[in-house]
Amino acid sequence: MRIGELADRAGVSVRALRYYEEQGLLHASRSGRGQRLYAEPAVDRVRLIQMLYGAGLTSRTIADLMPCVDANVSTPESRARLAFERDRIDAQIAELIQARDRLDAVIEMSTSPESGCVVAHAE
Amino acid sequence: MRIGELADRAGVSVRALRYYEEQGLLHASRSGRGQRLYAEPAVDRVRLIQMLYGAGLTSRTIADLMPCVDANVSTPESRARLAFERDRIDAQIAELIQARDRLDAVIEMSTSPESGCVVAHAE
DNA sequence: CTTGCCTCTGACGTCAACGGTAGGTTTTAG
DNA sequence: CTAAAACCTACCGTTGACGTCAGAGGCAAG
Repeated sequence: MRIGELADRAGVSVRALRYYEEQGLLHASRSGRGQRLYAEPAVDRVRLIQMLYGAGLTSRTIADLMPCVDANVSTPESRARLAFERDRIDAQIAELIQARDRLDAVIEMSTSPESGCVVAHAE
Repeated sequence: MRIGELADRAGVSVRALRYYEEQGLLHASRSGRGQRLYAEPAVDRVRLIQMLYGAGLTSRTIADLMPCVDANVSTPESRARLAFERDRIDAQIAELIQARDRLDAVIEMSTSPESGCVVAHAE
């Protein structure tokens, strides 16, 4: 399939796909006249890339991890990198839960005027 | 205290504090000759700001929510805004959990050799 | 009083993940 | 065959949260 169809099916822009290629995240074969051609698995690959971006990984980090995902090539370094990023995501989840609880406390306070205004200076 | 001490105690840069003031997130009184002066609660306030930035809120959003946190002012709009941001954070947590599970699956694959995974050796 | 660190106000630089445009080629529909 | 739609490369623009630098003034110590 060509780039427009992949963009539609994966739910990203054409521009984003060319950017992914530029960053070394997504390879494309070329037609005789230079147009990018993708196979089926590219759809899932783009969705994975999007998921990792959503988790806060950078292009560089994703590029580092892709060989491991791709070929199941596993070095001690790549496994460590994967584990490191997983832990980073865990930490980020913990931070988000803390922030959410903090917001919940503010909401609680703002809906029950009886409780004192402790939240503003808590922690 | 002056800006340098607050920066140290809250763990942010002096530049960041001036930026927070510019965005209306953090007020400072001024000494006779124009230097910013902060009271104790500013330390916690900066940490709260950092937490909300970490949760993906923008300066504009934080600025909108601050009156609610500060003065316990509660309007239907502010409560709706708080709830909206809380829900956004919940959704973000769900996405992160999904991404983490996906990474875990990759890790699982790369560490179990019988699943057709090629283990590379360091060169 | 002067040395040296701290602070001030602009104002430009950065970085990431694209968006948008220009100017030209290729593919497809009628 | 032709016109529209899709594609190409190359490059500048955007946004947010600061970093960094310049040039000038403030403050405790020796």
